[in-house]
Amino acid sequence: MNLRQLSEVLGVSQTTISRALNGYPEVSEKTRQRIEQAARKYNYSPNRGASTLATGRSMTIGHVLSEATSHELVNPIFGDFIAGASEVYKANKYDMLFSLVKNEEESDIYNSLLRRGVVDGVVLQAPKISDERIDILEKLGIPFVVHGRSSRSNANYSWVDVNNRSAFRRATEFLLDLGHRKIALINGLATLDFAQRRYLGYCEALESRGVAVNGNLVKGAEMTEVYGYMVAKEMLLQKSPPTAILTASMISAIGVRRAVQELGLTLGKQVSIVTHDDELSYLNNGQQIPIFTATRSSVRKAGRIAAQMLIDRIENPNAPRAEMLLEAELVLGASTGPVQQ
Amino acid sequence: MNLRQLSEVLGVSQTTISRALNGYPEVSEKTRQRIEQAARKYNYSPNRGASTLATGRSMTIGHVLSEATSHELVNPIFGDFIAGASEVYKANKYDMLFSLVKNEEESDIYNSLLRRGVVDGVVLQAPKISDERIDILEKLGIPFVVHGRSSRSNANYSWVDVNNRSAFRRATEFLLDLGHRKIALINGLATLDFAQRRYLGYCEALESRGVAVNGNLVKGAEMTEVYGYMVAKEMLLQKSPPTAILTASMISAIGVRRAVQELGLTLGKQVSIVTHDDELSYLNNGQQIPIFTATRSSVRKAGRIAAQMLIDRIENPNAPRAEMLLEAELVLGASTGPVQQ
DNA sequence: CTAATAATTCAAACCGCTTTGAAAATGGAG
DNA sequence: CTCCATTTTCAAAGCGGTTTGAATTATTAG
Repeated sequence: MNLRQLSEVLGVSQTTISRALNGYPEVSEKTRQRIEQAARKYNYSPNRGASTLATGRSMTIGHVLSEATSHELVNPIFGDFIAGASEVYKANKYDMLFSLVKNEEESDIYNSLLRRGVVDGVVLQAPKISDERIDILEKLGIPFVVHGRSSRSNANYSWVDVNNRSAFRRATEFLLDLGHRKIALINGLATLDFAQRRYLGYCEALESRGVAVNGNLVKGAEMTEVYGYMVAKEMLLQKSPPTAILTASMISAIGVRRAVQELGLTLGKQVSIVTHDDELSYLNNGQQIPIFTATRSSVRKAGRIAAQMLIDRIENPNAPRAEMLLEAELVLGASTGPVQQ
Repeated sequence: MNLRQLSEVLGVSQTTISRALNGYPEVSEKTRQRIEQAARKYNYSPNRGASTLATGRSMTIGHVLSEATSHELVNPIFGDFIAGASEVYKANKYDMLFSLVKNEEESDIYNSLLRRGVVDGVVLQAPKISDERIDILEKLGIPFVVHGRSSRSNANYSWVDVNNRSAFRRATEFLLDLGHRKIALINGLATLDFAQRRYLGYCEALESRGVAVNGNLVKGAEMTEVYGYMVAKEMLLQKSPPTAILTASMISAIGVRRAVQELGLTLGKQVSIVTHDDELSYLNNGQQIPIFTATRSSVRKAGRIAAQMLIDRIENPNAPRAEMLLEAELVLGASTGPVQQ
């Protein structure tokens, strides 16, 4: 059933139907009722291609996820972020388009999505400290929102981010308060902006207490279980091992835990762990007492906020850019304790 | 730059350009070269809405993920499955549309996607033992492929699935060979088809050795870390605890491991674990020696296969339906050992 | 009851591409 | 050189909506 057929059935012009369905005021309430009823009855919905063509709006938002060409890694927080965004899109009648690209194709994909009129806007994830994608999007003039920030970019973009720096400063201070002095940081990839901010927060806390940053205790790489395990094991076998470890995600924290236990050590005793917890739905951080002491911030919530920001931007292009800095909570769990003598 | 403008610049009709770019034979090679060059130069790509309208094909494939209304859970294997599918879509110039829906909205969404001409086909994930979605899709006449199967459906659909039954039969037999008799199964949600098949494989193995299935040692629920932990702990504290545990995913296996260690037991000694391993990119099962003995099958590969099947179906609607049963490997890891006296 | 105004409805243009059926250009044979 | 067959190119008709400007109908005022 298309618009013409429906108009014939109803004996009403296509214009009137379109207006009735899209909520324009030029249609009497009575007529609108009749039309909406008929649309339901005959199972009519406007064809997407046609309305995209007519309005110039695709009612679709693009999420581009890049994976390093060498190791095919899917960002573990991706699913939950997407889920949050998706809720908002649905409520606003947008669809979500997803592209997975190799790093080297990233610049093309935005251009292509925009040029073909496939999306009305784009969400950028996992920005690097200096990220050319932001400049590309800025230049293309496509509405976009960044999940995270890019420290070296001076473009004027909208973003949602967790206050990674203060979260990791607080976490580090917390460990210092417990008497720890050899605190390791097992971070995300060093090129990523959030990893850098966490590192800064970590350094700030240490320095404010006069503890020197030890390069042997700082590592950054992809946030996988195995990586967490390997790095932790290596560090714990050093001649002067850390008594506490900060981790960038629950996934790597689980790897760290494995290393700790394999060495016959106990969490919260010989080794304390504080992790960042994105509140992934399949990795709930325990019940009453969290497994890990953690800096916590829901990535799903971030997804919702990013989506809403982007929609606002699309529908109101002249509005000033928006920023949202989410503070992470520091929740106490079973993985930390005072340093052992 | 649109088609008309490009045709004016080139002094060639729009028809010729369209044909040249879409690889029709009615254009001389020389003209085609010239046109392709100009398209690149002027940064022209055909508008998606327009070509969708003209061809009736959206060149988009839908993935619908449903989450239980009560607990907002994102399937942890989702990301990697999608990543696999995405590779194939890209190679075939399809885009991927993603919808997250509440269970009760599931039937509507397919209807809506199809009616509006938003997608050309759909991939169905995590089918239940008896799944109305399959019947809905069948009735709608939209091309679709199922990741998994639905035992009670007699619809004639295409699918890719892991041989869950034989995988879990082999895993159980392996544990029996090691002398285990009290073998627990911590399964996925009992309504899901794959969980049922795994259960059947488990029962077959036990019964073939004359071991009775003990209802206290079989549980099914969402595959989260916490759930794995809780169930394992409860079972291990029973008066007659299991000496081996089969788990539905790495995520729950990690929870089980936590329970085992918290009780002061050792993996591969007092308790053995065999898990199913989807080869999630962020949860690699260790290096040289896998952490867990596992039935292994890449969900990313399944994504690739499902995507290719669907594209074949879309482009060749009369082709017979396709089926693909992937055999899981049984890989030996560090989490299993002979039963202790 | 008529004229002026407001509220509805309509016909037609347009969005940008694909594709058909016809026309023009090219090449080969006689 | 002409005629016919083959290539190549073209103009125009959709595809299914939205939106503009005009026409119609209903309402109110005088």
